[in-house]
Amino acid sequence: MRPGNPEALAVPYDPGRIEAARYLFWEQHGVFSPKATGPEKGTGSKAPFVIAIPPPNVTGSLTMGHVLGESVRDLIIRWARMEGRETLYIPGMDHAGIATQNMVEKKLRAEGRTRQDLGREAFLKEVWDWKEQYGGLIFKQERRLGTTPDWSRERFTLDEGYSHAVLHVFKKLFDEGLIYRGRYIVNWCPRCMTALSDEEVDHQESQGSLWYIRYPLKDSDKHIVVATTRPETMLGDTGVAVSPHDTRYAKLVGKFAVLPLVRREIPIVSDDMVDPKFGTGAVKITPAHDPNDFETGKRQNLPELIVMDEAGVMNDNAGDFRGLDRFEARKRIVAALQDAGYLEKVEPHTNSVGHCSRCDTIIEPYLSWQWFVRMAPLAAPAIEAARKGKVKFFPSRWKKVYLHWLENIRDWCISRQLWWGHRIPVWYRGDEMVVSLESPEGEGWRQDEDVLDTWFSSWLWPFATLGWPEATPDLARFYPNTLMVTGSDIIFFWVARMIMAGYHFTGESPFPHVYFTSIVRDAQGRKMSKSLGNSPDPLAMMEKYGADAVRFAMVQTPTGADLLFDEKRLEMGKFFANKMWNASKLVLMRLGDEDLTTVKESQLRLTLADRWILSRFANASKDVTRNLKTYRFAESAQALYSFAWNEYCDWYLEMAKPRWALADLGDAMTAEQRGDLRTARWVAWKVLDGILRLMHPFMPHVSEELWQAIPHDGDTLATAAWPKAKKSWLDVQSEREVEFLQSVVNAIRNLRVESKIAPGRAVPVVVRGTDAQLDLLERLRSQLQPLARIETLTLSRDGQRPPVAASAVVEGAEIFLPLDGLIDLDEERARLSREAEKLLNDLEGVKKKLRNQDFLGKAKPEVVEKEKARLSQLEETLEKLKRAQESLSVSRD
RNA sequence: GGGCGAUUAGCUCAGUUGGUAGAGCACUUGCUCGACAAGCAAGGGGUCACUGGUUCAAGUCCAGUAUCGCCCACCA
Repeated sequence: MRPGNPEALAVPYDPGRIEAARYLFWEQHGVFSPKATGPEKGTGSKAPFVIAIPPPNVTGSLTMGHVLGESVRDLIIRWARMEGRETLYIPGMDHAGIATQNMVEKKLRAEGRTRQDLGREAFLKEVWDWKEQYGGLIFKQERRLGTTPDWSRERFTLDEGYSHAVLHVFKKLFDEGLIYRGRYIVNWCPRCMTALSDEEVDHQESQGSLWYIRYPLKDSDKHIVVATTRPETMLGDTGVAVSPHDTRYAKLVGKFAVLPLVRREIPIVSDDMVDPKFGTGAVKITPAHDPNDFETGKRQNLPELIVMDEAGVMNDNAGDFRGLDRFEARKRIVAALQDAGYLEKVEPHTNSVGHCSRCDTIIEPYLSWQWFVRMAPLAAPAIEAARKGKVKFFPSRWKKVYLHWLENIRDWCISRQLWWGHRIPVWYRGDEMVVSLESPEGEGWRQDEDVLDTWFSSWLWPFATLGWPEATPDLARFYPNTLMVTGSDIIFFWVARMIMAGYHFTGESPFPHVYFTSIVRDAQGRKMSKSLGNSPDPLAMMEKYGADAVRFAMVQTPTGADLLFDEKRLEMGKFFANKMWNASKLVLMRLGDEDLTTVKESQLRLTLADRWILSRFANASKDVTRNLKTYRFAESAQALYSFAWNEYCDWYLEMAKPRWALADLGDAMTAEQRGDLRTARWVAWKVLDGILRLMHPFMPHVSEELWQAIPHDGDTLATAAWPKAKKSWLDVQSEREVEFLQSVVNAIRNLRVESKIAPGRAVPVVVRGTDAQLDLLERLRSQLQPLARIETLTLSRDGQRPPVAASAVVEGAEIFLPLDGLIDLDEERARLSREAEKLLNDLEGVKKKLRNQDFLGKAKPEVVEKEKARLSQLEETLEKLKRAQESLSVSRD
């Protein structure tokens, strides 16, 4: 046992002062790395507990969103550690292909250079340098939060071993026929100049136009009118389609139209893709610039004519419009059509337009050679896993979202026209193509220029971080992980794909549970974004309130909805920490120098107050733990907070003070008094110790600091045992009795204030009640008096009611403050009337219920009993209030 | 066009099996009584969005409406 250290708490609570030092302290004690304590694998309560961080972008810096996720992950990891589990929190970063490349290119641009100037190799060196210099800033910031990842196991999606896993997976899927190369329309960002997956496109509603354009018919003075939202692509039209069921156009099928402006003849075809009710029922077909048209073109054997380059600039096929940006081209083409009389009309039209999720540029459907993963076979086991509950989501409604996506999954475009990333392990020589992790033997092989989608590496995260595909000890011990905590915004990007990869490559789900955190928004409900500047700086928040306060506030988020961040929330945690700081200081001052760890419970002289707080503590620790188990963090924190503050601090510490004061007697203490003192010390210490343990996962720094200051066993609270609710401490009787005491004290306090008695003035109190009540109050006399500032407490079974007194009724017991001359009789009468009126209201409600035969017959018996008891309680109270009123009237006369 | 979520005190949010509405902040009043003014004590404040249904009983279950938000969808 280590003695307490009162000096440590002599100064006011200052989070900034203690937090940094505590982090180093934990590192010195090696609490971050897993310690083998139980079986190697399995899901038992002693199996290793493993969480992998959702790897932040190497370019990233800490946002409130990260803070939320990290607070939750570390909360659970710390709790599991205290439960005696071997814990591993795996840190790491994502190379974040597009985001990082954009950032470095931006820096180059500022220096007047481009990546093309440098060439691939030199550019990559720039990025690596940049990564060395600025990358990982987020982890420097994160340490401030006090999280406990095992830094020695930090991984990067582009490190050597991880890269090997990625390329290995590419080859394996290729060999299995699940990866293929094809020429299709993909989502293309003309600014990033790369293909994107469907998930990397954000659709936004926008107010556009629907242009109706006349296409003259060949050898005729008639025309067919097509409607389009994208007139600039008409230069690439290679057909016009109508519905086979549309009689209006039936005789035109097989004929030709002449494309305005370029005078190219294109066939009119019939195709089921056309909805006769939309627009004019005739659709221009641009196979190279629209995914629908691409399919139609294939069916109808129409040529694919590309009129735009990869930067969204019109190319040679665009004739006079060559060299124009796509939007400028749109304006010019519309104007030209209008001038030549081809434009019939323009209607306003809202449609949703795809934007690059990285740079917000409007996506261009672009025909190109790309690599794809065939997803349906991978999705099947992931679907089954969720259906059978092998993967559970919290909140559970995400299951539906997940299943809907997987059941309608489309192939995944994984090639990116970038340099920063895993280069596709495919080699070409003439018509030959080899998929290989090594450069093939012989001359003239050229490697595919593209790299893989970043998510094609992160979907392996739960096992590739542990050394897969090698059969490493870590993999054997820590896979599958125990829990995934992440934002619901990446459920498709990442979570679903990890589960698919888990099943395909390891034969099992990478984790049994997924907990989705809220999305953090600003007070007006807007998403946090750099451009809006509405994201609070987490470091500034931690500076101002302390990391503990930030953690405490962030984990108490709604689990269903988004979190509207309000800085005010942070105060609660800071105030709570401060409260516990001062409470600990008080307890520590009164503990004396006795070694409390050797005290046996059987030697104690437990009073009612002691039994009560121990019982309440047992209940509280049960609540805190149960709510952690079900990921109800707000409830868990709340249970801790209200127990510690409203029960331990507000009541127990006050009730213990009289016994602590026995210490002043010194040698004059009797043996019994000595026992009372020791008991009051032990209980206060024991419960405080328990509170600090429960507090630790939420507020690690301050709890550790306080725990170190009070007498304790062991090196660090971080590895101290989690409190178990002791059955022997549960004591319903004591809880009921103290509740009565509290009601009496509250009633007296209320009377004091209502009667405008000076706070410092002690008052006489008379209580009339049952033997049991009076007996109880007699036992609690020494605690009751200071709590309610009582001068003399008279307990009387049949005694006279004081003639002039303020009075209240608590559970049938009458409480009087006999203050002749001090209280205003009129006020007191008015107060009693108001009180009685309230009761009468309640009484009516109860009576009505009890007159209802259906209620008496159908409600559960215990509910009926409760109502009946309440009725008599109310009647009795009312009766006594009336008597009090009467006696006041009498005394006046 | 589908799906999901939200709607409870002035603000941010709890409210686990249906059974007398809660917290923090804000507000009112009073407190330098040796832990704590980042505090203590006592208070005020809610027709639980609306309508209907189930039930003895609905913030809680069901249906619909409204408003806000999110996600998905090949809406020329």
